[in-house]
Amino acid sequence: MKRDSRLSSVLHALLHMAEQDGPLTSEALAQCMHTNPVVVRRTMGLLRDVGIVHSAKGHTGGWTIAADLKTVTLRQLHEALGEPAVFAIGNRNETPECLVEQSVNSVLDDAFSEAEALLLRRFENVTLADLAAEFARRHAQWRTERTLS
Amino acid sequence: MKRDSRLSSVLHALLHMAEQDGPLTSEALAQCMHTNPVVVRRTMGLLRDVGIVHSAKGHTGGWTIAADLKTVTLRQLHEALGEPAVFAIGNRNETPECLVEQSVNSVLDDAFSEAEALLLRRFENVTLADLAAEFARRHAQWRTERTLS
DNA sequence: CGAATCGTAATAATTGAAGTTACATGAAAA
DNA sequence: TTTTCATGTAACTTCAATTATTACGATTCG
Repeated sequence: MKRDSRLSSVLHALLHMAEQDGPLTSEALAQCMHTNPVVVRRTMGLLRDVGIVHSAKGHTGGWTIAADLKTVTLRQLHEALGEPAVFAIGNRNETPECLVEQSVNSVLDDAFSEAEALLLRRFENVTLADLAAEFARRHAQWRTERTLS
Repeated sequence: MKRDSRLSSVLHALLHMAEQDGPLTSEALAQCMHTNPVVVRRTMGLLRDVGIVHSAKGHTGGWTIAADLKTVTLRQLHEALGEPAVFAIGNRNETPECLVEQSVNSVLDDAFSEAEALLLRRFENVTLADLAAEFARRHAQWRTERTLS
């Protein structure tokens, strides 16, 4: 299966939008993410549906952040994207007749549920502001290194 | 992408093999798993490579368990299958130039690593014997329910 | 008006798992 | 020894899901 990289993508886009005042066009976002403007619109559209970003048509149009960076969590973004399946491994058949297979599913489901819950808790505790801070840290570091060399 | 259900599949197969003395053919395993004998050989072959099962050709041939159920963990099976990717979500680009994207990757990777570590620890603590016990429990339960009705 | 921009439907490309076909190899049975 | 049954494996097809592309409509600003 191909991996779903939309969460990673929208985070990248949102951080670029946060660094900039004024809207960014789908075209501009697509270029910095090495993808296609239509893909950007499709994905960002899901965030607009829940009020995280705003889009405007026409001249001077484009995408802007419509929420406080401190209040938007990765969990919310994951939900806005439709809560895509987290795992690439899973049961062969979700509703088997066979008691053996039911036992296997039950044990595996327990393990997967626990891991997914942990991941979502982590997602709840990371905001866009945290990510922006992480970027600022790396940016400062990079400037230091550049000066030293 | 399609989900990788091989771990689920081999567990199902191994438990059926444990319930039975004497070898089971790929054909028989394929039937009870609603799949194809070649797929069974391909997948079980990986377990044979690490000594968990044994295969024999010709008349009276087939697949048998070659290890103590108490010593085989889900983790070992996952490894025998080549440690397939656990997550269906991931970064768009694993080695980005862009500092923004590096920051995003770093934060997401942390979360994914933690969740994967938890899952693998869980896998370490479940043996085939545990699964067989879970099946026995369900089987007994099912017999009780059938008698009562 | 007209150029820029989003909105969206329809379709193709891509990727990786699973399924299928075909045939070689080896072992037990007749 | 010949036949039959089973695995071993390569090559290819199918399938499912994400991502990319094309095309065109709708809106807004200059």
